[in-house]
Amino acid sequence: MITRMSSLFLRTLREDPADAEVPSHRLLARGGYVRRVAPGGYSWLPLGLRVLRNIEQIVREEMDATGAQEIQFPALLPREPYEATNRWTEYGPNLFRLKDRKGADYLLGPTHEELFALTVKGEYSSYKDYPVTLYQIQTKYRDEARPRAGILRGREFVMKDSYSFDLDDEGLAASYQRHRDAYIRIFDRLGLNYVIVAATSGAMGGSASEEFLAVAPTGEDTFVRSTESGYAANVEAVTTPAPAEQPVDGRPDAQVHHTPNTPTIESLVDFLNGAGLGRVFTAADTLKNVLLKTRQPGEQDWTLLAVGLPGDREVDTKRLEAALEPAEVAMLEESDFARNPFLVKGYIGPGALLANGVRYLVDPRVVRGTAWVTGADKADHHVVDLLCGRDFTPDGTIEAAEVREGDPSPDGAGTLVAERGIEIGHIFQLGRKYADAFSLDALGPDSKPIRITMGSYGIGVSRLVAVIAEQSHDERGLIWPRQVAPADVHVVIAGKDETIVAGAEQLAAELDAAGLRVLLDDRKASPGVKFADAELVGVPTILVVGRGLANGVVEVKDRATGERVEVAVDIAVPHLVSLVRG
RNA sequence: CGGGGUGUAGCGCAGCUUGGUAGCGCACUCGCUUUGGGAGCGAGGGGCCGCAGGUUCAAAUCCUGUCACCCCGACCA
Repeated sequence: MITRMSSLFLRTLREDPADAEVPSHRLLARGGYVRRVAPGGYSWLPLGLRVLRNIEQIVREEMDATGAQEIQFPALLPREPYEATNRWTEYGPNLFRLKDRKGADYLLGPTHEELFALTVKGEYSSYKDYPVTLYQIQTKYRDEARPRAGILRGREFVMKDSYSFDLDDEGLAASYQRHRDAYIRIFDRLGLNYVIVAATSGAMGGSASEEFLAVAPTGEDTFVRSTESGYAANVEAVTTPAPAEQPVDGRPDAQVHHTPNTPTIESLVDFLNGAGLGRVFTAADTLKNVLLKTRQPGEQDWTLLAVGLPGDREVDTKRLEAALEPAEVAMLEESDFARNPFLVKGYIGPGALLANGVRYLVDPRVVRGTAWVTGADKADHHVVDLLCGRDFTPDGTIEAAEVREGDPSPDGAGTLVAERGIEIGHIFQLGRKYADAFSLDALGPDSKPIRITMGSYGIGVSRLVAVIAEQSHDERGLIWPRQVAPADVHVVIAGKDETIVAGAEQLAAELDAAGLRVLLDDRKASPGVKFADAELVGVPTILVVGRGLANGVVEVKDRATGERVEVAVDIAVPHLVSLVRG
């Protein structure tokens, strides 16, 4: 196919749109791929739609290859199925809700577990029908609190979501693995730099879940990876290796010290080091006890919870909440302290907590035999050499402390470094939550019902357009991988001379005949404009037909490397075909 | 939801302090010249200055209110 730029619906912008910050947003807007219509809503112009469709096609091919079958649901959905799973309310403000003229409730689908489960229930009833996997590539709607970064986080986006239906856990595990393998093939074909990280299993509890994160400094998700092994994980999922336990016998007794004017960990450490105790203390020797309250879903009352962690670490709210999910977590207010006078603010120690029945969870670094400086439950007093396992025994451990670069990797190899990523895929062993909600059963060989178990697997298809742009661009513009590029060859007519125009037209026709997709810049613009636009648009191979034609040569330029080679006109077509097919 | 910022031509911006004819660059139209790195000259078209009140002889500009959008954070695939 030949696409003529003289008639292509395309206008490139010389300047960045004022609202575009991240590279993908800037370049996709400047290159005429997308246009903003509303916060978090973008139009796909011809070039952008081609890239989107190319990505869709790769996803579709690999999904089909796993045996999954494509279907499509409406985006506009009735309330009832979501009422049955409680998600009409549970999904919260992120759900787009609307009413029809009769006042009936509808929603715009944010994800489609309910519909898939109901559809399978409607069609299948025998164990002989299973397993089955269905998927769709469809527009999803989420009323994001803050859409941002162009099409990286929109309120309307294209997602591939698939769902596996199996008779037993082994089947689910196999379906999960099939998806995992397919996702690896998809993201490899797209040429992405990505990692697979362990995700927190969340409210579903215990089921396997992994995220595919494209590595990009503009990413919203922080993950850590080991400097030496292949270990990578979401910050929420990082486990802290526990140090070896130490003997308790023969250790110095705990001693209470008067420590005036030591409201912070820093001032406490300074005070201790000036107190002539014969050794040097650091913040890591102190045990900071943070008071929280938690509330289980559906309950009215809050329960106190104390978290003890080394004084040199802050609480990481995300990790804390992930560790306590599905319970709500909140900091204590003044009134809570007033109600519990045994809590001496700033001097809380394990003693008062345990004596008053407050659940006390500690960082995994707090193991038997470790000695700590901590609050003495009395204003202006701290206790030194409080020994875990001798002087206090916590109720358990919790992953609530911040993870820092340089921390040891949980797999024992190397240390951790933090990086940013963009979530491009998520695979999840859902289990029976939705099957239970709709009584999705198959009749087994013994005529007894078997409750179906499900997996759900998503890929952010439209987001991938932006992710590829994030990972593949330079200061001049986009650089598409061949597999998704809007064309195979961008032919620039550099000159108005009739023989040049005719020669370029001829080459374009031959390339088209050879089965390549050609973008032909036949506009009456100056060569400089055309070169700049070609680099902005980012087709991987640029063919310049210009003054060299008089000597029988044209110029083939590689967009990614900038390398230019002169090629004889008569072998230009086979040369380009081998480049593109190669 | 907290913090910061911005609304003036399709896009990017100045003008606002100190009220008085709405401007610049890009893009667009026409003519001539130009054609290997975002051309030159000339002539044009395009505006509810976010919206609503108020002050004033007079408001893009001052006052009040309101709406929208963007960025950072919180939250969220």
